[in-house]
Amino acid sequence: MSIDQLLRLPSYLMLQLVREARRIGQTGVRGPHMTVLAHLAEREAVAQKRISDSVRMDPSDLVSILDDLEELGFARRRRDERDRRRFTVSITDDGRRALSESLDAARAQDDELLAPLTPHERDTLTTLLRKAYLHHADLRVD
Amino acid sequence: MSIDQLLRLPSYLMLQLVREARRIGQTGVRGPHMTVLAHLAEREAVAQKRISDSVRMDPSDLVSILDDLEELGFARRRRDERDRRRFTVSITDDGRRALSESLDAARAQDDELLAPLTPHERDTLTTLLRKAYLHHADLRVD
DNA sequence: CAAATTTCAGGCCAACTGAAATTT
DNA sequence: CAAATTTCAGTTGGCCTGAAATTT
Repeated sequence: MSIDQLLRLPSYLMLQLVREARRIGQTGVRGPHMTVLAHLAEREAVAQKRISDSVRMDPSDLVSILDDLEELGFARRRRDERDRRRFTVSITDDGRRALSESLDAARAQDDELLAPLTPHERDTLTTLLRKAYLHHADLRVD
Repeated sequence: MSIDQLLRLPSYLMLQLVREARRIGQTGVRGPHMTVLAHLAEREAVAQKRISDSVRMDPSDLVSILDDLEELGFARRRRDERDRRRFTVSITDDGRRALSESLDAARAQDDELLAPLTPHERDTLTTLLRKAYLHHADLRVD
């Protein structure tokens, strides 16, 4: 009964559910883009290094994501004149709108994904996931 | 507080935790390989199509995974003589050992990932994940 | 003949490494 | 000079499409 052992592994179950979620819905703005937008939405003129640290993304990968967001008009890069090694990134109004729509889409997607759970179970699940996640996230700058 | 909205999305939290898990440990036999082995461990001489259906993997991707498993001596392909379109796949003794080690490693990895949760919370989380996953999995052959 | 099974060629995206260019 | 920041080039693995080859 090895399959049953797989189904006792939280990481296996989470991976499968994430795959399921991907199938359910294609959010307009995809994963990392939405994450970056959400972080931009809370800060003014952030350095890229700061972003890649908080969202735990490789700085080199952030480059192309910001290229995308700029091309879509969702973010803006400006050279930091106090330290010219840096660019500071800001979200635009269009970016805020796109983020808000993405979040709506993601919530709808999660409703479908977790349809088999009662609202109370869903809350419990979210709380536990959040607790586990925050423990690891809090070990870094955020 | 857009980040807070992200942290209320189960799928977002699961994705981040899965990424965290990947960082924690490099299991000897990786993701899909372990999944396939687990399915092989429960059946004799399975057709590839059957495997790719149950583990929800593209048949074309299964090819290279089985190539790997054969090269490692963990699985064997034989032409099905009753229907020569098919190959039947079987797990080897070495494959069973590798699977068992992988499961151990995965459990250790999950212990670390979910260290911030109490044993009871961990059980609750697993049960809820399992319930959500099975609902989607049961919609197909398994 | 059409349908099923396996395979191959090629695409995209996410994650990573290593190194360049610029500035402090 | 060394270190920090951004960028570029290239690799890998997971997921997908489309089409080939073989067999039913």
